[in-house]
This record gives sequence, structure tokens and C-alpha cells, in this order.
Amino acid sequence: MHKQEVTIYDVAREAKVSMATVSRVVNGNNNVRKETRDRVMEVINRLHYQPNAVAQGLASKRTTTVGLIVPDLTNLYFAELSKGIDDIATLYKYNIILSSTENKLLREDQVIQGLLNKQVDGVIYMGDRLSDEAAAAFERTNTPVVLAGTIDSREQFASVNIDYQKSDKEAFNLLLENGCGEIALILADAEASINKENRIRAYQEFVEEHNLTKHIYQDIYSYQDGYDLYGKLEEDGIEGALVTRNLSAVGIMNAALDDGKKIPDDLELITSNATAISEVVRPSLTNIKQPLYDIGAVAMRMLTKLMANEELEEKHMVLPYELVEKGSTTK
Amino acid sequence: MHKQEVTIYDVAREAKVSMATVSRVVNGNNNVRKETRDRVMEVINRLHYQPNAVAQGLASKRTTTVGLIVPDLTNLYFAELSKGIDDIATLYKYNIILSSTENKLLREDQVIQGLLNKQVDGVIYMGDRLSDEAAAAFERTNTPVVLAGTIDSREQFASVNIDYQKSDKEAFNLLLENGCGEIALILADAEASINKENRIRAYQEFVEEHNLTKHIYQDIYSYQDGYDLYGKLEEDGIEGALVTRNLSAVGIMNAALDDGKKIPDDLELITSNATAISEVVRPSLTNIKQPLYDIGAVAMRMLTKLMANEELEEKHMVLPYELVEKGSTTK
DNA sequence: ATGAAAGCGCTAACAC
DNA sequence: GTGTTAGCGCTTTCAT
Repeated sequence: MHKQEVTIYDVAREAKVSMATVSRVVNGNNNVRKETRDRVMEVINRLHYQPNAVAQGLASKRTTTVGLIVPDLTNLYFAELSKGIDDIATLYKYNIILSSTENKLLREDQVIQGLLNKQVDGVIYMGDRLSDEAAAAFERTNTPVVLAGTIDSREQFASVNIDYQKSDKEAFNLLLENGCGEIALILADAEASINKENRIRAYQEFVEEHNLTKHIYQDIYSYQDGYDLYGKLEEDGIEGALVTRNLSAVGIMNAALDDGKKIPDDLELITSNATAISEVVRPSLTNIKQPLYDIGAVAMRMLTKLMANEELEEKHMVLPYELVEKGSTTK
Repeated sequence: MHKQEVTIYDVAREAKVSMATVSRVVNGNNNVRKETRDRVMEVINRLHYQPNAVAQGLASKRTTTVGLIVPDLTNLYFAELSKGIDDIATLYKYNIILSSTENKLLREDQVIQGLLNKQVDGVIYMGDRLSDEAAAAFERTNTPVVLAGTIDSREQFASVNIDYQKSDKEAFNLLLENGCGEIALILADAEASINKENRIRAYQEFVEEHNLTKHIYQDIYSYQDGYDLYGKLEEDGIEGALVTRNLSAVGIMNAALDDGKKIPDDLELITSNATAISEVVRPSLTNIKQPLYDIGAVAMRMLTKLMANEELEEKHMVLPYELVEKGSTTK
């Protein structure tokens, strides 16, 4: 950052008005006579004046910047959510400060504190679980937060989701109807609130209701994790599974195929975080299709309202999903 | 943004020192006696003081923020680059302002102007082509820029890349050696400088050298575009192709498979922007493997040097790639 | 409708 | 080693 070439003061002097007036025309305040406004605009254009957003931020206490907390951008699930967020953010003229939290040098609450220090006007949170410190920091600084594609048991913050319990049960039921005996739940981080409080719970209820044996496999994060897990699944006689990460699901599927098995005849697979990947593999994966872009877009729209101190009609939005039957389950 | 609860002034008063001293301890300046430093730190912790980065930015003319210009985050190619950038950025304590430029309400130079207004200390550019206005704006504001995974004919800005011409020729040669007669180049935006000045040129030279017929297919952006293109490829008797986008390559492959063809027997495919997707499809795609994470990381590291006014040993870094033979070409 | 002036919270000479 | 004092470039009362 070097010394700014032309400031509001230069414009004021050149246009023979006060800084206040220049500020008004820059900010679209109506209390300016048309001739004055035109004169100021002419100078602004002539001098190529551009307001310094940092100075604006300090003076106005609004930075028109929002923080985005995302575990991992290379996970298409988050990338697609982010796209919805980004589009609405630009629509409302907000900039996004990106913060990834997975495998990082910083703890999540350090990341959040950094965002708060930058004086973001609001935050979209897509992490796995919000710490108490983080929640307290948001509270203390009075920074609005919206959770996108995540849940938090506190229900303190606004959120946009699908009904994970309902969708998962629907998936389990499909596997059951298709004749799968041993049905498994395969997930990444079992402690993530979305899993702990929704998926696992839904699975428990399902298993109990139908008197089945419980098979939960956790810490399956990657393609390779899925690939390597296959052997155990076979040992355990698993015939159907709901897999949260779609890359892991593909790993399992490929391992089965490499083992000479048939999908879905020998193993039925459903993935719950469907992205483009589930569609392009062969056979394509039956999946719980979430409106990821919309979840992001709605979350960001809600945040703009909160930042403008508007009321939210609904604090917790639940968007529709669709169970899409593809080639990894029998028809 | 609400009124800040505790400022540097509060800390100064409470610790019975001047603001300057508090500022010194906050910024790790050594010119503070240990006892004073301890006393100030105690107050900082007790009051939970956090510096206001916006005020720091205005006073110091450094925002410790860099702008990231990326066409589309849901393209894994960019997501993986971004991850490398992000990791190094946090390592050096920079925040990232994210700006996507594809299918957007804003033109790219508006996006860049916005970044400049936010007083970013530097910019990583991953777009397709840098406009003259944008280049001029960077020049004018003296903002360092590094291109990651992109080229710019001006060679004015630092960059990190692989040798696209060399890698592509290697790929074409592999197809030729494998006996493909009609070899095609399939790309997205033919006007992107990376294509215009590298891939297309390499292809031209290759075709001329071997006296082959030229087959360039452009505007193939998506999986579906690839899928739909297959019919034409077959009509044209294409036996081998280099496809820039790996999702498009998968689309072509799936269309061929659905048509009862065999890969690689009937059609050989190589993709040049390999991501996880090329690995998980069956058959997996022979690809030009770029060190995407490293490209991002190195680019960001270079930017930190530029922002610190250090000299760069090399302005244009060319990283190694690898042509990885998988199942979509014959062995 | 316009201007004057007081900050916003911090850094950076400069003085001591 | 520590304090004093100008700003940084802008917004926002409050007058007029």
C-alpha cells in the first residue's frame, strides 16, 4: 500500500465543495443539488478518484466485508455452497474474506478472531462444529452469523439446511426395500455436529426400528479411505451403505468393482453429499441431492438482512432435497 | 460493526503507559522494557483487547490482505491452486479476499478495482486473460501481482506455471506413438491466453510437423459439453484427443462408453488439467499432472516477497509436470 | 443543500 | 525505553 494518489480532499478542493459533499455524492446521498453532484462527478472521473475502503470502514464502522469459514475448498460440497454465497455477496456488494479451517496452523477460534479483527460485518459458517469460544466471540462483538449446510445444537445462530434426519432415513429405507440386509453408515468426522446430532441419530433410530445390526464406520475422509475400507465392509457382510462423502463412496465402489463385484447387485451405495462427482462415475451414484448453491445463496441473503438489522421471517431455513436413484442402487 | 468495546487507548490508560507503547508491544517491537511489556500484556489479556485491523490498515498503509482472482471455485483445478495459496497466506498471516469472475454481474476490471479500493497488499491472479485496464490499474497503484497457473503475454507480472507447450506436445506425441491417426485438441475458451498462446500453438506445430489434419474443438466447458461433443468426434474420425478440462474429458469418455465403444481401444483421451476426478473415473484418465498445490503455494510465497519489497530470484517460475499414463490411453 | 469539525483506532516520526 | 503528536482518508453530527 503506497501513498494514495487522489483523496476525497483533492476532489473537494478541485470541485470547490467540502469533503462532506463529495462524501455525499460518493455514497448516493440525495441531499445534493443536481448541479453540485454533476460537478463533483466530473472531477471524480477526471481525477480517477476511488474511495479508500479502509478509511470508509474506519469512519463508518462498516466494512462491507463478510467472513467465510469453510473446512476445505477442494471438497466440491463446500465449493458449490461457496458459489451461491459468493454470487449473492457480490449482488449486495459485499466482499468475502475466505478462511479455511481444515489441516491448518490456526485453530478455528483463532481464525474467527482474525476475521473479527478485520471488522467483518457478518460471517457465514460452514464448519463442522462451532466452539463455545467462537460462539461467545460472535455474541460479544455482536456479529451476525449464518450457518450454511451445517447445524449447531445451540440453535442460537440462523441457519440454512436440509432435513438431514429425514433424508437419511429415506435413504436407509430405500436400501431396506431393495433387500439389503446389513446396512451401514459411513462417515468422516463422527464428532461433527451434523453427524453426531443428525445422521447418527437417524441411523440409530432406523436400526432400532427395524431390528438391524448397527454398522458405523467413521473417519472415512478420502477416496483412498473408502477404497481401503471396502475389505472390511465385505468381511462384515455389508450389502448397502449410506456414505457421507461422495469421493469416499466412489472409492468403495471402485474397490468393489476391482474385486470383481457388481454394483448394485453385490453392494448398494447412496451418497449424501452429492456433487458433480457422483454423476460422472459409472455407475453413477444414487444420492441425496441437496440444493447446495441455493443453500449458500439463501444463507448469504439472510446474512445481508441481519447485517441491515432487518428481521428474519424464519431463523432456520430448511430447503427441500431429493433422493435421486441412479445406478448404484437397484431400481 | 458496532462501537468497539476496548481500544488501544483503554489499554494504555489501564497500564499507565502511552498508546505508542501499547502499539509497540502489540506489534512485537523490541524497544519495550520487559516489565512494561508484561504489564501491558496483562492488561491486554484482562480486557480482552483485540487490535482493530481496519484502523491498523489505515494508519500503516498495510492491510495484510491479498486479493484472489479466480474464475470458478467449483472447478477443482482452481480449488486446488487456491488451497496452496491459502496455506501459505495463513503461514505469512495474510487474509484472502476472494473474487470469482466467471458468470458474474461485474466485469473483471470492476472486480479488480474493488480489490484495490480495499487496499489489498497484493493480488494472485488466476483468470483467463488480464485486461489492459486491469494491468494498468495494478501498475498505477503499484500493487504486486503474481499469476498462478495462467500466463500473460505481457510477461510484465511474476508467474508460476508449468511448460504448457512442452507438456502438450508430449501428450500429442504419446497419442501419435499409440497409433492415433486423427488427433484433436479440445478446449474451453480458445481466447484464454493460456490456450491461445500455448496449447493451440503447440498443437499447430505438432500438426504441421507430422503433417496431420487439424481438429480443434472449442467452447467445451462442462461435462455435458463433452458428452454432447462425442458424436461429432466420431463423425470426424477422431482417434485421440487432448482435453483441457477433465470433466469434459469424462463426458466424452462416458458418451463413448454409452455408445458401446471401448476406451482406449476406440478413442484415446488425455486431460491436461488433472484433478481428483481424472483418477476416480473408470477407466482413469491419462493426464498431464500439474503440481497444482505447489503452483499456488509458490505463487503466494513470491507475492509475500514482492509485498516485502524483496527481490525475486526468478520472475517466471516453471514447475515440473508429469505425463501420467492411466487407462484412457494404450500402454 | 452545504460546510466545519470532530472523530474512527491506530501507527510512526520525533523528541526526550 | 517511553511519550507526544500528527496524521491515515473518510463519515457524520451539527450548524447554517
